Amino acid sequence: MAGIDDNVAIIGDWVPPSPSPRAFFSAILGDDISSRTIPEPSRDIRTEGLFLGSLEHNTTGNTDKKDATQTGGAQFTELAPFSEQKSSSRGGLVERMAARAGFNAPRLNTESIRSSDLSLNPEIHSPYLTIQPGLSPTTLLDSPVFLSNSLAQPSPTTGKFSFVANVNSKNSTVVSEPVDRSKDNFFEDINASSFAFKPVPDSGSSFFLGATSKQSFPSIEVSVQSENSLQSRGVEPTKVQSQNRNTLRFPVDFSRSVTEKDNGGNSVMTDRRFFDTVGGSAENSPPLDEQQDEGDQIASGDSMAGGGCGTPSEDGYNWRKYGQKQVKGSEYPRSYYKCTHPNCPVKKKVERSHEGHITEIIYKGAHNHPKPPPNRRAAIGSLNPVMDVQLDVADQTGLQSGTDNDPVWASTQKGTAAGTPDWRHDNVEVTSSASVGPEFGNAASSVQVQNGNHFESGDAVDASSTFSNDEDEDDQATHGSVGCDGEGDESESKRRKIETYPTDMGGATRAIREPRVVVQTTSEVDILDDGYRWRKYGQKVVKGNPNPRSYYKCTNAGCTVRKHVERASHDLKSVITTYEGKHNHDVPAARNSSHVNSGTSSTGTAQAGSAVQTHVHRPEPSQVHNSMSRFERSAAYGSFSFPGRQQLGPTPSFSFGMNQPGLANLAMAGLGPGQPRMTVMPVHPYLAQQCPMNEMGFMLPKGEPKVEPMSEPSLNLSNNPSMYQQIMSRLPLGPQM
DNA sequence: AGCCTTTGACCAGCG
DNA sequence: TCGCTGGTCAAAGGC
Repeated sequence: MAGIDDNVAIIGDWVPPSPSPRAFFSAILGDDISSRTIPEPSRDIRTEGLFLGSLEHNTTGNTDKKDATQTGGAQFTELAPFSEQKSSSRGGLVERMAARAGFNAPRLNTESIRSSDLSLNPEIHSPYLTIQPGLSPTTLLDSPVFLSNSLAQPSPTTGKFSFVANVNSKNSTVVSEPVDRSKDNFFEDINASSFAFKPVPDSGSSFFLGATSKQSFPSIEVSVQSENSLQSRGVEPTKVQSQNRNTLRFPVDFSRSVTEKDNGGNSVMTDRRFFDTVGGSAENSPPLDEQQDEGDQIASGDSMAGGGCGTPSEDGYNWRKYGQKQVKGSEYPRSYYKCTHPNCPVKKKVERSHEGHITEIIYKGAHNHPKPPPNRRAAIGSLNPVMDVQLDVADQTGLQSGTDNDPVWASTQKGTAAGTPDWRHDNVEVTSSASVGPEFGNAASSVQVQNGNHFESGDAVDASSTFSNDEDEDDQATHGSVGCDGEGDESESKRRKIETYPTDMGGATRAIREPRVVVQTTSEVDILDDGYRWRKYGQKVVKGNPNPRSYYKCTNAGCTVRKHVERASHDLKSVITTYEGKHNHDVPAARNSSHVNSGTSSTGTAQAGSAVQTHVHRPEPSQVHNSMSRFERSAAYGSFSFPGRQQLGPTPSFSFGMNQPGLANLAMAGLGPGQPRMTVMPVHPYLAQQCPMNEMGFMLPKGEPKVEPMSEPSLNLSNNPSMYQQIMSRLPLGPQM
């Protein structure tokens, strides 16, 4: 309810869509608006209620099951109080919200919008566009009509559509309101926050995109029944259990939902289309990050359910399946996924029926990064950290997680209304239904509450970074981590900003790459045994080298580092290892335990414990001091170590801390007399891409001062931190590193 | 070129 | 110590 105020404020932010999107919606809504621009009361309310309508539908769907066909007067009746409330609450709450969120949303005279203006002025169709659950905004985004506009204007498709503030306010409301309210408001909020196309009054219960829309989006058709069905079938918020503080659990049974729909007399085909649409859109279109943020989980499930594609990437994140198991007690096999993001420790378990329907999704961990930008919308995509911000809101409001009735959970419920867990609650395991609902509201809330500047700046990267930072902080708090991740993200955050510098990067739009370091050794060095644990995820024979190249990822959770190793074609004794990514953790304890006593012990300053190695983060321009300070501190304390193999055996090895801004965190072990020659070549990730490898397999960055290879065989780095520093001193510490 | 999935094997925790 | 179980690894092949 209070959200109305925010909506009002949001309306103020609404920019009349350009003719293109207008035409789009006009086409979509077709008769609904274009041919029915009658200033009838119900129409006005509908217009305003495009956003409220969902709430209404929820109400009907969850309470008295009012016939969805009551789109006219019934809606008006229900909406009227909102209008009144809006009027009455307008002002105070807005200011309070603005003050709390630090976001000064311009107030708007809603009277000019909600009444005749919307109906009479085709320029201003209601900003409260509600995409019914399952209607992937991505689809809209894919519309050539919307694409350009969405990039600049606040719109649901861009994630800039700030009507979400409503959700935000609702979140706040939830906080203050009795928990029992959550049951009904759960979906209410979902819908209220949802971005949906205007329902057709006389279509009964059907939300649709109209014939025109069907032409453009043949697969898009969502019925209100579908929504209601989905809502009703969902696990009630009150049933949500905080099972533990490690995972988010999302039992999903789409087949069931379909069945219920069928039983409900609703068109199974519609449901089918609903799921197919979601999945298909998600499958065919890059996730609309923020917009799908909440719904993407569902989308994922839907996608899998509908298409059985088994690619749980529709939630906006990229996952790698690393295992599948038939778990006892589970009817269906369980698949294990890891988020492929370098820094992300998130995993999820997906149980899928034989038909491909998701029966359960269990999330574990928290994403410490925004969703990867969709291929087609690299810049916009970064607006996704919606739920992270949303949790920020929760934090700001003092929400705490842990109980079923916990406001945070309620908020999370909202956030997860679409099935997306709030990753920030890394320690929360909750069970929710795979309810379907766009998360726009959340996105909006995040925008407003978190910092409108993020979006206003249009710098999605920065926004993402900021979010990541926030999340990291939160993550650290929940995990009690020492800050590696957080710092890493912070570093990355800054790095991203840095990398957008056209001078250095040759283009702000260039893809973000981790710094790359090429290392060559000339011996049978077991380069894999560099102190860290690697998981081989691929092997390939690359062009120009008959020797297969093995691809490895650091197995440490949250570690970004990847490397590929191959023998030099010209010298089988030369092992060329290319590291890419930043290293945010210590050498695994097993190895640490040994080198702690060796490499660091010689310094006499080794800290007790296994975690003596401190990787220094990439000394980004804005961070060089800190990083170097850390490095210096580490060196002084002997805290950076050389994962020496000498304790483990004669085989020399060396390792890199991949936080290496200029290899600042380089950790080298076992390189002593007679040790394999090693060449370290820091290469800017971008340059690395551009520069061909020379015959030696080194990456020769153009325009960068060539770093003399550290090939002195006499160097005994294992026990000489200063040597490490020497190496570091030779390495360029450019902004790119 | 890089990443993914598949799938049997392996590992660790627990009773 | 053994078996069970959930979770993960990793080789191979595919996209």
